[in-house]
Amino acid sequence: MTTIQPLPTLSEQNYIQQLTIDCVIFGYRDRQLSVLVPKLRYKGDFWALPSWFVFQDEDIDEAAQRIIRSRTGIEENYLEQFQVTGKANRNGKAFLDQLIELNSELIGPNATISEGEGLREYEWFTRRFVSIGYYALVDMDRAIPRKSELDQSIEWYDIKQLPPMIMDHNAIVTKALKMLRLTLDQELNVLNLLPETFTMKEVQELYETILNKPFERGNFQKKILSLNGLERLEKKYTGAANKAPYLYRLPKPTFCEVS
Amino acid sequence: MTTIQPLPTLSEQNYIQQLTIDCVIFGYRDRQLSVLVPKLRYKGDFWALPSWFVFQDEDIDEAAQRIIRSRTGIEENYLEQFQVTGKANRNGKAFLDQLIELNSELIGPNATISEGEGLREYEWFTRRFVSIGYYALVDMDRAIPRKSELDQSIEWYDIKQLPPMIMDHNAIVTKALKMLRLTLDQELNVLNLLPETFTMKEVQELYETILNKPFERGNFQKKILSLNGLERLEKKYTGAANKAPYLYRLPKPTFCEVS
DNA sequence: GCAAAAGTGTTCCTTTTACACCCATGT
DNA sequence: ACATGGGTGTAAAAGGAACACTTTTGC
Repeated sequence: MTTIQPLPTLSEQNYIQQLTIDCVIFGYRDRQLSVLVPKLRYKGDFWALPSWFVFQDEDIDEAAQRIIRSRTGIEENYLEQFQVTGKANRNGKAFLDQLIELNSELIGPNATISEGEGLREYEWFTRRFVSIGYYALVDMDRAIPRKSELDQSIEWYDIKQLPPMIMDHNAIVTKALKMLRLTLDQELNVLNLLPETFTMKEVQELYETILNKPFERGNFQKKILSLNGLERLEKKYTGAANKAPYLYRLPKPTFCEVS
Repeated sequence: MTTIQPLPTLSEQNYIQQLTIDCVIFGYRDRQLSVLVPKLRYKGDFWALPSWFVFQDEDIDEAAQRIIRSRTGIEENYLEQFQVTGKANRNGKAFLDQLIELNSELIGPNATISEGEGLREYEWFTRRFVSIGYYALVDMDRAIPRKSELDQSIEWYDIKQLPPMIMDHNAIVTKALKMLRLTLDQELNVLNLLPETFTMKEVQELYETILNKPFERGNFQKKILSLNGLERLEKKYTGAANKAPYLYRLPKPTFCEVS
């Protein structure tokens, strides 16, 4: 069993204070939309969205990219900024107090939190935070979930069965899903959730999963193709006793736009 | 002629640092969409969107409401958060250096900026800023433009003839207009730009102005009424030699939603 | 009555939906 | 050949655009 290490030093102020980036990392496989959620390694069941501060010399888009990269191992991810929450009473105090109460070894002679640098960090963490929400669409086959040093585990959770997360993180996921749905009609960005090549059937299943409603096969194919956003490749021979479907791919990977 | 006063003391840190709210206040009259833009009272032509910091105990929506209230005199405004810009190199240094160069009286024995408290404020203002953009839709008849103590003037400018503003403020207006256009199809929120009661023709002219394209009269009326968001009142007799149009109004004023 | 503008109705066309048909594939 | 599933075509339905008709108002 590993010993619990102190929290990283934050009060150095190489970060923008009171501003966090919270990331909803979406993945998809077999008609199931998932979110990558780490569980903190402290006692008590604390789940929290991948989240961190923004370096002073870093664009906010870059910061989101960095956070998502560190958890998935994927260098460049498709991501989208979707909301800012900034209620005055939005802080990590309730969560941190509960964490400390359940983890008494954090207090005492080798305390991280009770004195000196630790106190300053406690103050840093319990101030009111403004949070910029980003969601990412990643290929679950390429993503290799990585724990941070604060995590006990990190796992894909079906979006319909998410664990209870700290603060307002469950609500953030709900809003992210809502915004993802809003953009589905016009853009093919959502295909970043699929492997590089895919069949039209897989696209349809993805859409049906996200919007939670069925589509008519023929019409769906025509609608997607009419967007002229897909490249048709060779056929995919699966060995099944039926006509082989074409494979498609997005011509170029699309990443976060600078607005 | 008034003497130039020192900038308000900001370094007290009763505000969230490095985070600003920038507001695009839209007004409308006679087929013209306008934005309320103050001009700073320093030498040199500096225009800047109404903008300020967020108090530590204040929701970001409230902060936007406060900024817009202080410039329009209207207590509750319809507003919408539309983007966050957070490039690492986004700061007010270029602007502030230019302002100081043109306003030498700010430097010297009674300097605001060159020493003591002033230096700290200079540092405060020239750090990198993350900006949350809000746009407001106000009734130009009710709004009474109010200068802040930093302003020489504040005026409505036709959105097609905006003055050059500091930093990226012109780009922020462009994005605000883009987002406003996106929401037009589904919602009637844009009617907050009109007086409390209005005719269908005025609604149509408003839509045509914002989207910069004509609509067919009959179809437009049917489309707007089909949204079931308007209350039909008595007729409006103008004295003109034609049928009197109905007056309409939004049933309840709608303000910024808490998301 | 007449001109002007508002409210509503009618027709036509485009888009969407539902369904059918044919084709490829492996047993 | 046949069952299975993919690609495309076609007809019906719905929605939107263009236009016409009628009503109201003041001169």
